[in-house]
Amino acid sequence: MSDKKPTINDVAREAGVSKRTVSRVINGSANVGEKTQKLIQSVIERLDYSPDKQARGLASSRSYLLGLIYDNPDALYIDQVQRGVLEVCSKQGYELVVHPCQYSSDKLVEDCQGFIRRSKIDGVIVLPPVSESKQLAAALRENNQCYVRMASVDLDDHMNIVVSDERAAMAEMARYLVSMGHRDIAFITGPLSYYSSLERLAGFRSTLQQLGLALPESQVFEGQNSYQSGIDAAKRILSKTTRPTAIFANNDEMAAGVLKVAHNMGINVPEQLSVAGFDDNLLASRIIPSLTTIQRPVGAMAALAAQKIIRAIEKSDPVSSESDFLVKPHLIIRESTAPCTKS
Amino acid sequence: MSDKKPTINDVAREAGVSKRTVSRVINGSANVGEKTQKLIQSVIERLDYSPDKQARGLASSRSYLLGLIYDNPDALYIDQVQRGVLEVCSKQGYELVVHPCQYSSDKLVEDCQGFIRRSKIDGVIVLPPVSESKQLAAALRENNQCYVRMASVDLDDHMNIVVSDERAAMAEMARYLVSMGHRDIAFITGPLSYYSSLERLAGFRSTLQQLGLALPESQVFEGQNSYQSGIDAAKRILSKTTRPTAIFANNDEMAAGVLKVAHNMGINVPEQLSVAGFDDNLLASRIIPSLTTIQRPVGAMAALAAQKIIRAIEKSDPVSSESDFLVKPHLIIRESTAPCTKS
DNA sequence: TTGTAGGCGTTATCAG
DNA sequence: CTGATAACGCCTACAA
Repeated sequence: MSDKKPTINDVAREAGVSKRTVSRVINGSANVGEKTQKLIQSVIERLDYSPDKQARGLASSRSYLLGLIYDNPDALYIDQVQRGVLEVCSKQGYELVVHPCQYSSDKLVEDCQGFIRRSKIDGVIVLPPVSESKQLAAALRENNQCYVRMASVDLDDHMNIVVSDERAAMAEMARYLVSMGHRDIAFITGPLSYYSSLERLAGFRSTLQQLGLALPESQVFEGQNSYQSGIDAAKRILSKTTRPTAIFANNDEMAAGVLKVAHNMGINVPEQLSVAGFDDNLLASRIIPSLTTIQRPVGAMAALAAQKIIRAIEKSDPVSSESDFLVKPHLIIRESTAPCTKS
Repeated sequence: MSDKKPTINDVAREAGVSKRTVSRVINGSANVGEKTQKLIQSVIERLDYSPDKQARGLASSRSYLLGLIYDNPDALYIDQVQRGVLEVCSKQGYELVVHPCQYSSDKLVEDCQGFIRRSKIDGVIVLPPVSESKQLAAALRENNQCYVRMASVDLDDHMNIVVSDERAAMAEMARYLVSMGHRDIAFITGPLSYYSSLERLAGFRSTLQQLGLALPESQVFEGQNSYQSGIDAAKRILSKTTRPTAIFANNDEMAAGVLKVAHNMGINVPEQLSVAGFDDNLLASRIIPSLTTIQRPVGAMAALAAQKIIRAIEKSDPVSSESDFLVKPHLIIRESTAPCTKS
């Protein structure tokens, strides 16, 4: 093919101008004559020139690298995020560097900072639950690093966050279950140290109250968002003398655990018990019966986050409008829920 | 904290030597006096100095970036790979850049080359099915780029590949099903244009033959590795007048489809029909009944691939021993298979 | 509107 | 064994 990658010098020589002028064209500076502009543009095309990111970065102290920080067991979620981010960032000349980490580690902040520093990452997108860390956010801000958090609660400047309105989604879930006639509903939460868990619970409970119903504490069970914890909670719930007619679980993994326990106990879903989850992960549509759940527009959220971060990095429009930080999840009704048949 | 990141100059000045000598120490060159060595080492520690990757890259034309190229719908697989790779590469100072692509696109090669070129990726790990592309491999080799393919068939120099012995795994699967008394087994393959599909089929069939049994063409159905294609195949298989007593599906997604169809037709698994899959993805353990399947040591494979690639990049030991390119998957027995009850 | 010169932090060449 | 000095490819004051 070619001998070597062409440099800015090759372009300059070929076009009969100086590096500086070529540089101006590359970076879209206004102060270039129409003709020279066109000329250089054509030479660039002909030589198939593209600026060297490393050299560029060394000079301007940027890397054209975006980081993705997460500690999330849901691989499907991560995958959707990665694709969403890449869709936006690769077009803009950025690459995506992944960085799984440990949310509960006391070296979290240090670890993430190291990651950013070592590779001069231009900006990071932080996924839940890491995105809920106050310490990390504070450190990022303090060190003047660009970041966008993806979260379920509005806990930062709208410039630095993209949130899915899970309160609203849970309101929808509550209305749906009630409309199916369910009055006696058990709720398996995620870890109560997560904002997302509290938010979902609050959204559900307040809607129930609006409908003149209640979600007593005795019907709330804390889970850990894991399959096993779903099983544990389900056992406790279903072994009570009066069973609820419906169970909501904070994620699909736990809902799958509920289904398993119900199956083992010979309880038919959805005839005798309705079950709903949250996430719409791979499981949800494959499991039998398929799961009624909440789907978040994960890819869209990620793409939005990528846009915000690039905007921030390039400071072209530091003020992002308020309108583009909130996305709406929605209810997906499948086979695991049905009208309440209890007298 | 600090004012700015210390540079090699700071270290040199502080230690009273020249940049060059510091550079030697950093890169572990032998030609440095014992004392100067120690001295510089200590200064580096004290200043918490670490070399700037961009500058380093610019000078040595390396980026300390590893690429991950894939077009695989199984997010769990991707996630395991990423973690496996990172475990190795982050310790060695490399970061991981992800690059999903389209295997069937006619611009695949171009796209991947562009990715590598644009960011001066030092080496790439290619996942199936992209890893099966002859064109891509040829282009990579021709352009002298470091790469390691992860695959199920030994189709490259052992330096450039890590393969999981799926033929052996399928032999195990065949022996297991036969040992359970199954003689009439249906086989849903993956796309027959994939080596992996052919390999699994061949491993299964040849073992059956060794056991004096056969897998007639009439029992082989081509699927697309998707849930829907599993459903389609299962419908064809289960609507025949004489049903097989067991069905193997080329992956768990399709096996889930089989389970779904069986459920809808009122066929009990595993009492009336045994079902097995391949992958051990998230579904396998969650679905009811949980799935007998094959688990590959994906993380280990990925880690191995990372090691090989770094070794190749740093050319410290260009010849990797033959022994470390093969990994062994193994059978996981769960609830979806049982002894054959047919007369 | 365009060009000159110096710098970003390393590595590499070649003397001493 | 060590040290000036020139790349590496691009950006950016500062001039012209």
